[in-house]
Amino acid sequence: MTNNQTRSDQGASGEGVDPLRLDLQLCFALYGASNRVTRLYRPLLAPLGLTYPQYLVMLVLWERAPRSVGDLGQALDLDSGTLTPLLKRMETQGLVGRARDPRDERRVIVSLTEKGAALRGPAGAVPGQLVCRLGGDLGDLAALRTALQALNRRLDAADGALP
Amino acid sequence: MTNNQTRSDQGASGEGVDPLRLDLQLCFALYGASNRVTRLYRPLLAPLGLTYPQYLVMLVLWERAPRSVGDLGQALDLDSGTLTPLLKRMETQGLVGRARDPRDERRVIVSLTEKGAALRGPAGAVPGQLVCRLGGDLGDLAALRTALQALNRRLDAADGALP
DNA sequence: GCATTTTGTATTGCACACAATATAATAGCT
DNA sequence: AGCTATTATATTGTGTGCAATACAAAATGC
Repeated sequence: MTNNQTRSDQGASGEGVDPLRLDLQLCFALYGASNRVTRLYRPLLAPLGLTYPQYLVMLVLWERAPRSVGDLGQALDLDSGTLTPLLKRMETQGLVGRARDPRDERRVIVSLTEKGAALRGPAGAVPGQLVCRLGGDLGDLAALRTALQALNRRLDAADGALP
Repeated sequence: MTNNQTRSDQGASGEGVDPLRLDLQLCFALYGASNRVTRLYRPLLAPLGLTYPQYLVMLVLWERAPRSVGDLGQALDLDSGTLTPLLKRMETQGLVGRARDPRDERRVIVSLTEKGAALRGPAGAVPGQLVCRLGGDLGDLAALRTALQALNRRLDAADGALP
C-alpha cells in the first residue's frame, strides 16, 4: 500500500483519463487482489487439506460430478498442464477418483469420492468466515463481482481476436 | 467462458444476496481475471523478454530506482522467496543490478542497468496495445480499479486481524 | 480398409508464490 | 565489551500456471 501515487492521480471519472497510469494501477490492483485473496483463504482451507485452486476444483465438482478433465478446465479456465498434477495430488489425498471413460478412452473422468463429497459440509462454513473477516458492505462485493465478470467477457473477446 | 451460471444468479443489487454464492462467483471472477490478464500480456511482453511479474517489477523500478528488495516487496506485496529468484533472472538478462548496501550489509539494493532503463521506451507502448485490444469504455476500467483498491484495503485489514 | 487429421490428456520445462527455515548483520541492553 | 533481539535477505520445499510437446484414440477422407 501507499505507493504508486506519483504525480497527480487523476480521478476515477471525467475525460482526462491517462490510459497508461490507469493500466498500471489496474494491473497492480488486480494482481494484488488475487494474491491477497489466496493468502486470506490459505489458513481457512488448511484444516480441510485444500489449497485455494484445489478448493475451486471442489466447488466445481460439488456443483456437478463426475466430469471430464477438459470440462473442468473449461469451467475453471485452466489447461491440462495445470489440472493434471493438481488432480493427482487430490487423488492421492482420496478426495477424487480419476478413470478413463470407457466410451471414449481419450477422456479422463474425475469423480468425487465419499471423502471428497463429505468435505462439502465443513467447507460450507468457509465463505461465511471469509465474508465475516472482510466485513463491510455485501453490495460492494456484488458490484465488484459484476464488474469483474464484465471484464472477463472483454478479456475473452480480446484473447481470440488478433493472434 | 460461459460457465458458473447455474441456478438463477440473483442480481447485482437488492437485499436477497446469498453470501455463499456471491463468494463463489467473486472467487471465480477474480481468479479468472488475474489469470486472463497475465495471459493477455504474455504475447505483448515476450518481445521485450519480460514475464508479467517481471514487467510489474520494472514498472516499480521505472518510477523510482534504486530500491532495496524489501522496498520492492512492499510495493508489489510479494515476499523475498518470490522476489529473489525473479530478480536473479532479471540480473542474468542484464536488466537490473543487485549489490549489498555498503551502509547496511543486510540490504540488497536493486538498480536499473542502462539496458533496463532503455526498455522503458518500448514498454510504454504495451498498455496502449492492451487497452486497444480490450476496447470498450475506459470509465468502466477506472471504476473497476477503484473497486479493487477498496477491496485490497479491506483484505489488508482482514489479514492482520485474527491470526 | 487404411492413411490423415482432429481431439483429449499427459508430460516436460520454466516461472512464479509462499511457508518455513537459515544466515548474517545491525541495534539495544547491561 | 558482550549478549540478546531484531531486521533483511537468501534458501528450500511444495504447489500452481502455462507453452510446447508427445501420445493415443476417434473421426474423416480416399
